[in-house]
Amino acid sequence: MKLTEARQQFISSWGAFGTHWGINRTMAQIHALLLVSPEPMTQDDIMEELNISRGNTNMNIRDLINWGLVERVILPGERKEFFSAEKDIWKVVKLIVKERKKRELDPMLKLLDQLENVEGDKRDKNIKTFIDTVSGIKRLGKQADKTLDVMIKAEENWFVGGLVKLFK
Amino acid sequence: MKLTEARQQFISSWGAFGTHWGINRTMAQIHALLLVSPEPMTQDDIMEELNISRGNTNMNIRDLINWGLVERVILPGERKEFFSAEKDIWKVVKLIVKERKKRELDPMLKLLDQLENVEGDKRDKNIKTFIDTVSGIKRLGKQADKTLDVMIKAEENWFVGGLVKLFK
DNA sequence: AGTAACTTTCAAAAAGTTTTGAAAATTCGA
DNA sequence: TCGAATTTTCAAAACTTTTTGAAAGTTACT
Repeated sequence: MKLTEARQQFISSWGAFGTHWGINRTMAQIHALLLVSPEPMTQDDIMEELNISRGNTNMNIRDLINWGLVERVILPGERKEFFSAEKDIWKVVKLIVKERKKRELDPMLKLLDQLENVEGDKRDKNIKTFIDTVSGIKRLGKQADKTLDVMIKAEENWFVGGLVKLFK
Repeated sequence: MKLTEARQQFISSWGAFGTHWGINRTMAQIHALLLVSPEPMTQDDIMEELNISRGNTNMNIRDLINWGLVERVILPGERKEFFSAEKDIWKVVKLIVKERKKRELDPMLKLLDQLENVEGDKRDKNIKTFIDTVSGIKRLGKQADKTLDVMIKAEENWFVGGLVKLFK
């Protein structure tokens, strides 16, 4: 397979993949493009390569910067801004996990704490099922929360090397 | 907080939560409703409680059944079908992981295998960056794949007791 | 300060996804 | 076998999200 074709495949698949992971298609495609580009790119480079509008490009670059996945690079002697993506995939994964944890898991756990305090007689089947369900989710959620916190601080080795222990 | 209000909150939040996880709002709401209902429910019960149309209810129940999260229950002497959700949250998590791994991770790894074989001189910066990126993602993806396979077979204890140690 | 290069915003349009509801298909009891 | 009850399907409508592009805003060079 030729590089041009492979790059296109990668970008388009990464885009489709992204949509299943709370990252919109264009954002994921820009990210993919920057991941496989050795040099930083300008907005215009990106617009041209992906055939997307200026506004769209701008907004999605901004989102990528907010997620910490992309950074602005100022090249000496250049008027335009350049952008480049974090290339270390383990760091990328951790940034995504961190961001989604903050946006989704943390608020959910807060809500579950409140819902657990529903009033009523626990011998009522409806109350009991409700509390049991909420508590069960909360228990697992808290565990996931801790595990992810450890992960966010961990080195890649701990993920790749540590798994051996699991098979013992 | 009263049960009725708490149930509504739970259902609506679970629905919003679901949309971030590749599960559509209604599907997640039906799931939430069944999770907090001690008894199996009919389609009509669900339609009424969530104020959704017959077709929508039917399609989403079917999806939930395909994911393995809900099962059809035939009650003796009843003409209608009843539905009930898997209540063990650890099993629920494993079912979701299993399904998403099959739909998303597995195909992505297959694609990366192909893309790694791009032709060209590896001293070309573009080729090198492309291969390095793809290989890096593949490496981590394969690792995640293995870890998730272990998880899918594991008991809840493994997660609660063991996984954290992995990272320490 | 003026101006050209560049970046950001945002209302409207397009695209994508979900929901509806009525019609078709199926099931089951008499 | 018939027909009422129930489930399934799917085209069109409603809704949601993303994208566009032109205008407004900013920056930095002369």
